[in-house]
Amino acid sequence: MDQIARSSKDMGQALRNARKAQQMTQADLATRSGIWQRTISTIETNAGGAKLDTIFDLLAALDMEIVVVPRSKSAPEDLQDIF
Amino acid sequence: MDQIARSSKDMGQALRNARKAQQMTQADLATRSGIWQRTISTIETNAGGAKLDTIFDLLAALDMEIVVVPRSKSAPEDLQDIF
DNA sequence: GAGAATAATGATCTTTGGATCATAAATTGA
DNA sequence: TCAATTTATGATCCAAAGATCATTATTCTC
Repeated sequence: MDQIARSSKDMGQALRNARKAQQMTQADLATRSGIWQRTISTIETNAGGAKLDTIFDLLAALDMEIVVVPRSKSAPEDLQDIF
Repeated sequence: MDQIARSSKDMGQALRNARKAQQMTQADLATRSGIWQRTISTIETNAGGAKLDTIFDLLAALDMEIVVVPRSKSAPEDLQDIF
């Protein structure tokens, strides 16, 4: 199940999914990434913006990376929001 | 050739590649995205950071999206930098 | 090589994200 | 249900990104 993202909201959701998949708490991720737990919460819940560098710090701690691709026909994973 | 990104630098390169593949100038992209040409230049050349929202504005204008995936074994496209 | 198109950059101001202190709220599990 | 864990959030300060004016430098193209 790939995590497609077209917005900061999608990205926050993808990060949360990845973190939970690895059974990490926000505090765990904070320790690993050097990013504050508060900031992680803000990003995951889309309660404010984020810097690109911060996102990459989190992705590195989660051992993830990003692929930039042409938009697929269907919407991101939260397509259900439309209905 | 997928554009893998593990850093802001990678992302800037990916954006530039996507823009050029669509034969757009920075000014064109600025008009389409609502982001200043100066900011686009800064991001593409990695001369300073970027906001996540700005990146998504640019991706939207380029009709691209992001996929968040586990890290592949080999490094991003600028692996040559290691040698 | 000249001229046009494109990209890079100087300076200032405003806005916002992250750091930092903390605690309150919500969720989970026994 | 109660305790423990986990997540969300209030307030302040600082650093940095984007907006905005622009001009200069670079890179194509003829």
